[in-house]
Amino acid sequence: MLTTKHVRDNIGAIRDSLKKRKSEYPIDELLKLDEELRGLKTKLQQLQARRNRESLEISAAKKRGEDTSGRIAALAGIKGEIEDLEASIPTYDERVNFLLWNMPNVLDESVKYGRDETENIEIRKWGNPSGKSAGGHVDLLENLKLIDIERAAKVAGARFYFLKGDFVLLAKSLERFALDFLAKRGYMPLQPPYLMKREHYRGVTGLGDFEDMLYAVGRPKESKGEEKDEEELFMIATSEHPMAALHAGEVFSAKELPIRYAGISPCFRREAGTHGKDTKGIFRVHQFDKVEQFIFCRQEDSWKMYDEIIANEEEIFQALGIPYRVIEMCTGDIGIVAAKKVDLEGWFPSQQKYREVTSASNCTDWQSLRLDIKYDDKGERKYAHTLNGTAISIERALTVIAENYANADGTISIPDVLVPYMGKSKIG
RNA sequence: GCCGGGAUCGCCUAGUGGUAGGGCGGCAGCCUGCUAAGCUGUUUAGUCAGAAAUGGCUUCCGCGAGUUCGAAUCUCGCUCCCGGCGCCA
Repeated sequence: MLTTKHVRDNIGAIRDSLKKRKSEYPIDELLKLDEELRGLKTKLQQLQARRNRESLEISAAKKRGEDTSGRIAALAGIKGEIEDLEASIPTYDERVNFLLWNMPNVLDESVKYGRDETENIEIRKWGNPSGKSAGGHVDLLENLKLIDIERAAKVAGARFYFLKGDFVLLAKSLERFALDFLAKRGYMPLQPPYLMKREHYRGVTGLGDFEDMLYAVGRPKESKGEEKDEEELFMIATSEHPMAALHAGEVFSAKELPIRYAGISPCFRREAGTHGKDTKGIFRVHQFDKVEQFIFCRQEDSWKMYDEIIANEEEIFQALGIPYRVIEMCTGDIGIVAAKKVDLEGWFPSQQKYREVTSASNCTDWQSLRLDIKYDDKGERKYAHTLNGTAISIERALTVIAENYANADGTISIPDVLVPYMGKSKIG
């Protein structure tokens, strides 16, 4: 479990990382409250020790048939002191825990400082971006009757879509291609629950995401009288989240690791704070499908796994024949969970720009500390490292494929690797 | 949804108000010439002291309250699992 001991043991690295982020996280408040809290707990424990010792003496005396009423009365006083102390502890505990759970991860040393996404760093490019400025995916797809945005808006509101006809088959072909690709590399296909409890959700992502990213659902509990709380569940924003929680509270043996999963699920996102961005088409939507890589591994292996996940992402886009570049996130765009993060950006001819199509993160022990995911390494309990990375974000991949494979006659060719799944080489 | 049974260390299990015990597995060590066995220790988390080895104390029997000098054990609420009935794509 995540405790302040972890913070005290790593305080140097934590301070350096917060400084680099220019974070306003109140680390000094946390340390001060923690010290006071530990003082109270020490006092409590001393009282408990006395209570336990004297209770035992009472037990022994009773067995000898002695009168113990005097001693029992004396212990009642200690009981009151213990109760008072116990009552004062939760106030501290609550604040300390709030701060702990929302403490940003320690960044990898290689992460560069930057204010926001404009200061991310390009580290690689692949393919030959097309110079031709084809129409955007919206016109292209609507002309072929492959998507229907207007009626989706009627039915569900903005940022929803109907996929139609061959485009549905292309979406399913992409999913199956990605699953097969990962299965060959030892990733177990996994279809998770699409709804998740708060107690696990708060261990996989930062607090801000609850408001900005997640849809919550609830239903009234059966109540016999007065109003009762609603049962609260969150719709998953990515299968990364239930996959991370999958092994919460478990202890692996070191031999079992790494464990690789290929999650497949719809993803639901509120996209709060993105008003006006990418409002057309299916590039940024409230619901999309995604095949996601997730790895639990030993601490010393996580950077090797990080490279593996990124290599998988690149190979998938190379197989699809989509030009891309790899962008390393700067401190201003990385968020609190990851220690290091990259995005793959695919080439969109209509915008003459690279746009995000996948992402990969090494979360080190941020999630496993909060979800209590450990492994036994020669008798020593260690926190596993977790990593996640997109294999294919379906709707975004559909847009970038449509634009790059659009023909002059308005049809769309199918990338060679998908033809066996589609059963045809052209749409339209 | 209803009725019944259950949840104890990584796994299995004993324990009906008075120091949570045993087995298996894991780890460390010892012993032994035979592919393995035996023996000893250790195997929830935290905290205090110490340079450290280590030692003290607290905590842990699904979760949360309550009763009690003292709760795995008694009471109430909740979660999940198993069996049966009902409902159901």
